Formats: sequence, structure tokens, C-alpha cells
Amino acid sequence: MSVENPASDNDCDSGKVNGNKNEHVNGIHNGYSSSEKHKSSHKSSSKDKHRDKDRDRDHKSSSKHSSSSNRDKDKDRHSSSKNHSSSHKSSSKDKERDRDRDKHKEKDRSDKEKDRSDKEKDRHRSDKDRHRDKDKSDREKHKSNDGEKKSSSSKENSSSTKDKEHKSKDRDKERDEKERHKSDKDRHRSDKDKHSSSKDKHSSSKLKDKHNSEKHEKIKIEPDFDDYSTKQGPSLEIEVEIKPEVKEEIDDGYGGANTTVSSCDYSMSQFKDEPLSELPPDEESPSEGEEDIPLLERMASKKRAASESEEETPLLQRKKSKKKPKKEIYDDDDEEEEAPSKKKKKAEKRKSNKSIKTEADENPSPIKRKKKDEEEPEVWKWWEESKKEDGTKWHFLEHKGPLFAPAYEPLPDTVKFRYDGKVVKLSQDSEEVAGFYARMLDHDYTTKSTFNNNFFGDWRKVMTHEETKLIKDLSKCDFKEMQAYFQSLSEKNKNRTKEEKAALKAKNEEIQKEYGFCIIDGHKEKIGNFRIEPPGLFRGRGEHPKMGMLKRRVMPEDVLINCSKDSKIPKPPAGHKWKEVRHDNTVTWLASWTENVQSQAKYVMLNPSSKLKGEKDWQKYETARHLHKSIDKIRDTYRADWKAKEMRVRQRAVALYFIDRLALRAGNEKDDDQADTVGCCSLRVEHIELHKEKDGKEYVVVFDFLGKDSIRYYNEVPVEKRVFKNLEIFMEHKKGSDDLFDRLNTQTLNEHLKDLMPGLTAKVFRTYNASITLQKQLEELTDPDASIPEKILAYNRANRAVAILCNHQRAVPKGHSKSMEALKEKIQTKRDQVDEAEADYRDATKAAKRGSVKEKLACDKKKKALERLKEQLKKLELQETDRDENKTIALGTSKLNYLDPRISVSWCKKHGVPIEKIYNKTQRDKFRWAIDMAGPDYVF
DNA sequence: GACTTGACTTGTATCCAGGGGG
DNA sequence: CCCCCTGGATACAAGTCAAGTC
Repeated sequence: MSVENPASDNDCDSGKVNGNKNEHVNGIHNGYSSSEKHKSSHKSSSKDKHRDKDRDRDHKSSSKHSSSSNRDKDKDRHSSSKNHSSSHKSSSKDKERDRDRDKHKEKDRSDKEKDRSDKEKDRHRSDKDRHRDKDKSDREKHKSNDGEKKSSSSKENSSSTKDKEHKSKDRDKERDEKERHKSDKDRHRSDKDKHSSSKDKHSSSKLKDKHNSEKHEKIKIEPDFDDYSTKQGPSLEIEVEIKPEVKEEIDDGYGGANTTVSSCDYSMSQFKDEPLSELPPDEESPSEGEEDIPLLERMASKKRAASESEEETPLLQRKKSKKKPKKEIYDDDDEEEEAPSKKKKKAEKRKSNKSIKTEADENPSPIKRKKKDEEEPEVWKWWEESKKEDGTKWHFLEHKGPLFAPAYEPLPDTVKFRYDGKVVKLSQDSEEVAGFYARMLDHDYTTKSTFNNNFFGDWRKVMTHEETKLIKDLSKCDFKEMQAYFQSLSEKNKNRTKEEKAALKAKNEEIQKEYGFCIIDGHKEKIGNFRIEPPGLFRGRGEHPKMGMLKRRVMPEDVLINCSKDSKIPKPPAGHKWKEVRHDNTVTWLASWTENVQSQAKYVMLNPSSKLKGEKDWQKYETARHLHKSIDKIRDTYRADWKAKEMRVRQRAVALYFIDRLALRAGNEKDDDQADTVGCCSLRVEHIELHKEKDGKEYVVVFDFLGKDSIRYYNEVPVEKRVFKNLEIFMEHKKGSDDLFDRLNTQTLNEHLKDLMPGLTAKVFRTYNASITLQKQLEELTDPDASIPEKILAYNRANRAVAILCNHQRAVPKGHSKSMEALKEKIQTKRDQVDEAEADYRDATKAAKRGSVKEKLACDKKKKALERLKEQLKKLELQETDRDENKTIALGTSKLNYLDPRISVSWCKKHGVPIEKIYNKTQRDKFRWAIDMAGPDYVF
């Protein structure tokens, strides 16, 4: 049994990294279409566990039949492997074509290109597939519109140098249009292709120097298991075959032996005495004197001081003089590393010119200007205060209420809507809703029949009686003029003059000032979303059954207001009243309403930089750190439970193993009126495949399912034998649409976890494993002597490792290939420059050897120039690597939600990396507590 | 019901090439 | 030759709102 070390094991391509979202969603959707049929059966089965028990027994007698669908899948895979090998060949042909001085590197690059173009190809295919899903009449209606646009945009996307591939792609597309069935295979192939190309990457990367070899490998992350498995050593070898008789004995009662990990008593206050780092100069909070001044006055006085005059309050002076130094240090750093030579000069000049100009315009001193730009209203160091333990979230809360969407502006009379070729003047309400659809004509959504049907149904509900009598067929509706009108509007918006833009900005700031803040316990804090969602069409993700339904306009009469009794209660818009005003200080929301499509509550809440959010966040990481302390025991427990008598306990233990090792989400049950996505507990038999041996590895489980947001999760995981055997048992006598863990749900799992450690739930494992992975990776990847850009690359790599672990994917950014090409060109020119400089330097040294002082000086100069160029080249190459590795991986989510910011902060402090390089402004605001708190020695 | 997580869209700042003027 | 300005491309930040967890 091999369990990979998150850091060292880079050679296993996990596949999931490679895909782009669209193809995944689509591929899976089609591949699983049969599961749609089973869906209802599965759902009822998961609810009725008792019946399942009986069924289990019944099934035992019936023979093996498990899944014909599995077999089908296998077939698909076989056939796809042929395609796979052919793609292999062509990619090596590509390689041959490439000639460059750095052969290995170039090889890799071409592989990547191939990889990329494959993906684009697949994406095009998926687009076509979507078309197919549409009913015929719709297709007639939109084909000319959407189809053409898509194909033309796809042409733009791919590079001109790949005409050949292009043609074949187009041919592929045509073929696809004709041959429906083939497309399924293609999609499988696309997956295989991805595997193959990453394998290519892998083999060629071996040849490279260390740096480059790291560069192209996909990292497989499996948190923190290496040392564990060694610890567990021998006990793992014991194999228990569960015989039928034994199975009979398996009991379903709740009396199973739970090994309870001694619970650790913990609270936030416990961590207060951890070493606090020195405050970065620009993050400081108001001084004591300042605290005495009422908040609003303070704010006002600061603003005044900053914008008006030279005369400052002593307080402000203090702040500024403290803040300035650090900023300057960073700025200097930046320039030194980023803008050497001419560019540097230019940049500096530009900068100074700019600042002179603006200063002359509005501010007498450069310090002031800087100050004003990044003025921080106030830093409330809530983390230094003691936490309320009574469950109340605030004592005082005052705000202005939410901001409603602007009223509908009817279309000008010149913009016509046509039905069946004839102009129809719509009533205002139906015109508004028609407008929602018209705006989306270019979007894939309008090619989906679910979307169209839902929209049309809801649209008809707002139509007048006459309109419903006339408009009966969506395909006869012509929204083109409306669409063109909206496009021209947005065009106009883009082309606004400077003045208009400034005016608009000022107006928005005004609104932000009025509605964007609240006062909570004496502090002014930013509100996260003070705007009420405007009406529109519901855009569910994946195959959401409700997509296209009308999201109604929210009125004050729908809105609950929450604030304190003694505050100024917000006034509803004129002529309206609130649904209710309440004063509930056990919750954090300021306003809420119920959205009509899914009947879910929506809330107005505070910004992540607020105390309320920050405290919660901090607590989350503390819980995760506690898990770190108990993780060994917990792992022992669930390993022991793999042998438990009760099926329920076994399932729980295996599920927990997946959650821990693969950072899967818990997987709550879902209703039928939501997209069919799963997490760990809701996995169905059809979502995994068991292979006793696969690619030279033993006991491989292949996961393939749609997770949150219908993002595909694909992973091939070698597991321990006992897990494998258990899975075989869980799957026995079940259909593909049956729950894999039929004796388990998230509630019982979390109850169990709570027993193991207070506050522990399934998602804590995700946080824990993400954070611990980051810490380990950082330790491993950071070279203390490296330059700052190299360190940043290391950080991004560590971050990426986490993102891969958590399966955070993104669509390849538009124009990625184009920008990569531009970058490559830039690198090439830089290389040439380096060559030239090298030659120059060689000549100069020769001259210097026999020459005079003057020549020696010249030689030195050449040397420096050469070094500078080399550094620039290196930086560009790093950028290239970073960008390419990131194309399908989203780093933001993990950074924002899973990584204990103190790890990053301490890393920055330890390695002298400016925190700005890791966190942008919003992120710094959100993690202010961590930036303040964590020193270079912080350990998760 | 309350709150976090998450991908996507929209808005904005920055970079950069190219042209005109001093 | 240098500087400035401009517009377009691009990258990044902010905002949005759906979809999870508990």
C-alpha cells in the first residue's frame, strides 16, 4: 500500500486537474444521462434505510449483475484508449517539428500547446452538444445566431500557427453534428487525451534540471498520510474477509464501539497568548488617544484632514509618520526587482511625473497623496478584545437598510419585439421579462430546453391576457432588436467620457457611503452586499431543473430588517413598508428576504473584513488546528472501524477516510428540484469504479462525479486493501443509482465527529488538510536564498497544491493561449538579448585581460548588464511557468476560504516577502487579524 | 434558517505600442 | 531622441449570486 506524501509525490497525474469546466460538465452530463432516470429511485432509497437493509439481504441471494452500466463504461474506455494513443502520436510529431536551443523545454511547451488545443477542441464539441440538447424548433431559431458566433470566437482563440489542427477540428465538429453517439466516446477520449499529454509532460520533464522538472508535473496531493501509514505499518496487513455468515451478523443498531478521542477543551481565548508579532507599520490600529474620540467624528476629521489642508490633527500626523516607512520599503523593493535598467528609469520618471501632476492638482505633498489613496478608515482590533460567549452577535446595530434595484426603464418605441414576424407591443411587465431573455441570447443557457421552457412558462405568467393568447411559441419570438439595443447600451457605457465616468464613480461612492456601512457596537463596518438582487432569470449551474425561471423583483414588503431597538430604524422607500422589523442580536444579518425561485432566504451581511466575519474565520482555523492535535487518534479510530461489525460504522469509517484523505465535501442530500451533484456521503455506486490493479498500482478507486457547482471530480486513488474490500461489500447487489453509503448521512457523520472532538464536522477536514498542505509545501518549496519572485512562485505552487487537493477549477481564461504566445515571444527576444550581452561580455573580458583600467571598467559594466538581462529572463520564465500551471486551477477560493492566513503571513515575514505580493487589498482587509497576529514563527 | 464556499461576471487599473510634438 | 498622450489589450479586483454545510 502506498500512500502519497503531498509534497514529494509528483508523479501521479490525478487527471482532475486537467479539465476545463465546460467539457466536464457536459461530458458528465451525457455520460450519466441514464442516471437521471434512476435519480428518483436513488433518492427515496437514501431516505428509507430500513427498506435498504431488507433489500440488501434480498440481493445477496440474487446473483452478480451489479452494473451493466459499468461494463458499458469500460467499453467506452477501451475504445477511447485507441484514440488516446493516436493523439499521443500526433503530439510527438509536434515535438519533432520544434527546433529550439533548449530542446527539452520546447518539447514540453509543444505538449502543452497540444494539450491546450485538445481542450479547446473538446470545448467546441461540448458547445455543439449543448446545441443538440435543444429541441428542434429552438435550434432553428438560434442556430444562425449562436452557432456562428461560437465558431468564430473559437477561431480567434486558437493560434494562427495551428491551421492544420484547426481544419481537422472543424471537420471534427461537422462530424459531431452528424454522429450523435460518437460524441460520448469523444468525450471520454478527451479525458484520456488529457492524461496522455500530462504523461508526456512527465516523461520529458525528467530530463530537465530540477527547476524545470518541477514545472510541468502535476502535483498529487494527499495530505499528511505518509508518516501515518508508516506508523500504522503492520496492522494494515491483516486482512479480514467478510464471509456471508459474518455479514449476516452485521448489526444495524447504534451500539457500535466508538473510540472517542479525548476531547480537547479549547476556546479562542486560549490562543490569545500566542506570541504576537510586531505590528506592520501600516496595519496599526488607532492609538489610545484615538479610541477616545467617537468613531464618526474621527472618520470625518480624517477625511477632512486628508483632503483639505496641510494642517493635520496630531493624531493624523502620528498615523502618517508611522505608516509611511513600510510602504516606501515595499515600493523600493518592487522597483529594484521589477524594473531594472531603462525601464526602471522610465517607470520612475513616469511615476514622478504623475505624482507631480496630481500633487499640483490636488495635494501639496506626496506623502499626503499616498495617504489619501490608501486611507484606512479605522482599524478595529477586535481580536485583542475578549469574545462574547453568550451567543449574542452584537449589542448595537444601526444601518440604512438595503438598496433596491432601480425601477424598470421601458424600451424606447423604436425597439420592436416581433412575434411570428409581426411587431407586438408588449405590456411593461412582459417587456421587462422579455428583456431578461434578450440579454442572454448569446449565452449557452438559451440553447437549453429546460431554460427555455422555464423561462417561457414564467414569462407567460406575467403576460396580459391578450399576450398569452397571442404568444404561444417561444421559437416564434424575435428578441433580436431588443438584444441589439441592450448591446448598444452597454457599448455606450463602455465609451463613456472621462467626466461621465468620474460622475458615475462619485455617485457610486455616495451610495456606498450611505448604504455601504453600518454601526455595530460603536464601530463603523462595511456591509458586504447592501444591494438587493435585481430581478432576472435564474441561472442555476449544471443541469439545474429550475434554470430560466423568473427571479421576481424584491419589494420592501418582502424584506425583513434586523437592527437594535435603540437604533435609528431604516426607513422603507416612500410609499412602502417593511415586511417586518426585528431586533434579533443572535444573528448577523441586517436584512433578509425570501427569493422566489428556490424559496431560499437571502441575507444582507457584513463584509469579510468585519469583526463578525473575521472572528468566525479565526475560529474556523482554530478548530482546524485542534483537529491537527487529534488527527492521529481520529485516523486510528476510523481505521479500526474499517473492521467494525456494523455496516453503518464501516461505511462511516470509509467515508471519513475519503473526506480526510481526498478533502471531499460532506455531501448532504439534495432535493429533486436541484442539480444532481454529490459529495462524499451522497456518492452513488455509479460514481466510483474499483480496480484491483490499474496502471501498475494496486487497489485503485476511480472517482468520477459532479460535485458542488457541477464541477467534475475525477481522481484515481490507490487505497488501502481494507478500504477496497469494504467498498466491494458496499457495492454488492446495488444498482449504479444506489447510494454507496446507504447507512450514512451527513447528520450522523457529524454527530460522530462531534464525539471525537468538539466542534468537529466534515468540512473541518477540508480546512485542516488545506492548511497543513500549504504549510508543508511552503516548507518544502521555499529556498531561503531565492529571489523574491522565485519565492512567490514557490508560494503559488504551494497554493496550487491546495487548490488541486480541493478540486478548485476554473475555465481556461479567454485568450490564454494568445497571451502565452506573446509571453513566449517576449522571452525569446530576451534570450537573444542575453546571447548578445554574453558575447559582448566575452569580448570585453578578453580586452580587459590585457587592457587598461578603462577597459576593465567597461568589462564590469557589460557584466552587470548581462546579469540584469539574465534576471529579467528568469523572471519572465517564472511568469510563464506560473501562468501556465494556473490556467485551469483557481487559487482564489482556497486562499480565501481554506488556508489559515497566519501560515502565509508568517511565511512572508520569515522570508522577507512583502505581504502585498501574496494578498491584495481586499484580502489584506479580510485577514487583518492574521497579519497583525502571526509572527515569523507561527506554526499551524 | 443562518452562514460559508465558490465560480463566474463586471468593472477598473495597468501595461504597452505607436504616433505626434518639442 | 525624449516625452507625452492615447487607445486597446490584458490582468486583476470587486461584486454577484448560486450552492454548499450545519
